[in-house]
Amino acid sequence: MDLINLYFWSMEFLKELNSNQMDAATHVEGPMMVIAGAGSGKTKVLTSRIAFLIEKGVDAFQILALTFTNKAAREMKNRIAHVVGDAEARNVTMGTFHSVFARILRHHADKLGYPSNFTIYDSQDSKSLIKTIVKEMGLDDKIYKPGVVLSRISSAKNNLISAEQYEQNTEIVAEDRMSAKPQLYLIYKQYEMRCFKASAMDFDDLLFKTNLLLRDHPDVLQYYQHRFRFILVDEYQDTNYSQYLIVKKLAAVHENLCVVGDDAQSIYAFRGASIENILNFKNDYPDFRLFKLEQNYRSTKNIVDAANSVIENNKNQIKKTVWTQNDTGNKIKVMRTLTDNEEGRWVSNSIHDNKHAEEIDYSGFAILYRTNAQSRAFEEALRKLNVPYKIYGGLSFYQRKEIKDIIAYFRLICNPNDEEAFKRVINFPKRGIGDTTIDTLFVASQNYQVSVWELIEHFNQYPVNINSGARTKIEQFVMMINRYRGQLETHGASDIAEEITRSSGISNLLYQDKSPEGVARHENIQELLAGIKEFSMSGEDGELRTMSDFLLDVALLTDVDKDKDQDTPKVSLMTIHASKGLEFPHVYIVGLEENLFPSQMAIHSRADLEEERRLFYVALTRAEKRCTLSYSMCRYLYGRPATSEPSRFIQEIDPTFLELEMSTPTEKGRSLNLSRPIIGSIGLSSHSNFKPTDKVKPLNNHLRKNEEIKVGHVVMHEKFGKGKVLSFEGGGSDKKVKIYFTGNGEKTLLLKFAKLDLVD
DNA sequence: GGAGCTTCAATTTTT
DNA sequence: TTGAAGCTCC
Repeated sequence: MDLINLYFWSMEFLKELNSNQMDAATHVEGPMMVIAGAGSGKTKVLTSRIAFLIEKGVDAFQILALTFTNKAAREMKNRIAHVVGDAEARNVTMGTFHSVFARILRHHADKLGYPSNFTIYDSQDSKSLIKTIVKEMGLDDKIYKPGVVLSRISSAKNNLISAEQYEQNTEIVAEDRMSAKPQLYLIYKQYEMRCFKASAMDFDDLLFKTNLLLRDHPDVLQYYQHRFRFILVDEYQDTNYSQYLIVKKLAAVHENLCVVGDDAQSIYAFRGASIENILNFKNDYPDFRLFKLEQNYRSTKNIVDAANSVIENNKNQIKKTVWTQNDTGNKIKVMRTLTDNEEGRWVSNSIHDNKHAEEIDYSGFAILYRTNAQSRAFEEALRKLNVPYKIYGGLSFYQRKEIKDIIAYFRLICNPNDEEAFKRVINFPKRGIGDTTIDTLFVASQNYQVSVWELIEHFNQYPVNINSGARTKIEQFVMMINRYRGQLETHGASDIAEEITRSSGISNLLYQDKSPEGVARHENIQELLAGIKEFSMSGEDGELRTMSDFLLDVALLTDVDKDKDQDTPKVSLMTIHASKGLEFPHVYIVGLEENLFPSQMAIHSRADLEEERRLFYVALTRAEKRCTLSYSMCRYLYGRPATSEPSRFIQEIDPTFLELEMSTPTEKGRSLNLSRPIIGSIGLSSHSNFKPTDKVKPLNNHLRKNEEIKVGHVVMHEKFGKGKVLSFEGGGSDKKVKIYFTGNGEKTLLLKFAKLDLVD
């Protein structure tokens, strides 16, 4: 025992672990599960364990670590590199399920009848294809909405139900008939066929087809079973059946499987993730070792206890007690505002104030919301205060039209069968090949049972009724693409990218557009080209990486993973989903209103509601020092104002951890009687004098807010009305402000007494 | 074939 | 409010 201890202690990195973490990190052989509460050092354990294995002599090539995001993978790799060195760390196979298996699929694509440079369709491509199919089948696209159809197909694939099995599954078909979509199985079939014909896989295929590969090719399965002697899975609660089965198969020989997760943080059930994977672990591996990490190192006592009090409301959960030794800290502040815009201003002001009061930089703040659409009010308010911010998610860089257009060229030259890429570029930039012509081409390609590319590349073999003008233009297009294709062998990705941008006319097109958007688009393209350059030179041993390497990377990259421009500290704005795994000293959880959070879609079933609650739990546990909740009584929806009620989740927090504040002028400074139910005191009952159309911006602390007022701002004064700020005089407590009031003329006011409100 | 206009629907989360 | 889709006119 002493010897073993001595051995462990020779590894510096293990000294940072507490005894539970240590036990988990140094457990070597056999299946194990780590149930890790929020902020309990889960990543630390995972990385320590990998480092430990390597230090102990396990070949890094034999370790497979699967994460949920690219960012998590990168972070872990860095941490491991820190301990065992860069060279060794690089040999660990580490990445998201999608990226790791996309690479493996590329290796063995021929076994599935795919070329190795198959395209990965993103959800936009998938939806676009479904739309085409629905149209071709003459179905009503109001009933067969692409998004709905796709999610149906997606969940089938995640449960390993092929198009044929789907058709034969009476239960599923009955469901579709009930929802007035009896033809769905046909769409699925056709969708599969079209993807295959286009040499394309969608996101779910990457996992689905990996399962097929491992199922139908024992040699491949065996190879990877022996190759990956140690398998680690992060965020196990978010894995779906398809992922579960891949892991189970790969781990079947050595059973050195380590899964780490927290059922309380499962927030992707809507996408097919099943907590059952955690609950069933003991059935698959009866002799598994269970480790529980319950000590939270991240948050204050108040935050941990508040989060615990919320999650207790869920019936379906694994019992555990998350606790902390950290300070009690501040109570969780709850803020009510009248409108969503006011919510934005209040939160922004609060961030601004706290930043100066606590002397921490803006990167210590995060605003978390349920839906991306909520970001606008905060963006506007932050911009007004000159507070730097960064929005994560939303429309990512790679989803911008101009970027997708260029990437479509790359895709098409790597894989000319890629139908979706073809549709994007055949007439972009405009080259006079219109919709009528394109439709004709697609119909013909269906008739001849060939891809559109095959059809137009060998026009003389497939008679098509197209006028000679269009025909010439198409032939020119084919020649151009083929010219690029010829360069694939001889040129690096970055050279080709530049050539395409220039000679296709895209660069010129955007360059001529001098509008701010046009300039931004042009800059985006430049950034993309720079990115490709960097990418193509980042290969190992100085080897140039190819265009299709780049495409694989890009297809699986999301904005959350992209961390550039870190020089200026910025407030982070993101959805709660995107915030998972992150932590911030100050967290603002906003829009805590019924029908928004919990979402309207989720309030009808217990399972959905519990997922929303877990989502709230995730949000709360992102906070280290301070957590602030806010909700608004009126919010613009579809451009119209609508009233809203405070979220039930606020009530679910034990009120001893809460501090309530509201910004309504009538109730300013009023402290809440906590002995009364919260809804009774801040909810709709006190809401009688509220008019949804009120566009006022009441502020309860003018002394503080006045600091935000700048020259040029339009302000509202109680007595003098609306006015424009002309200048400031003096400083400190005697600071004066000169304002021109409409109707009342110029006035000089002592700032500390003036009750001024900013007006939009 | 394409530009510009009107109409209409849509907002949950993402690899 | 925004964006896509459909329609009209050149």
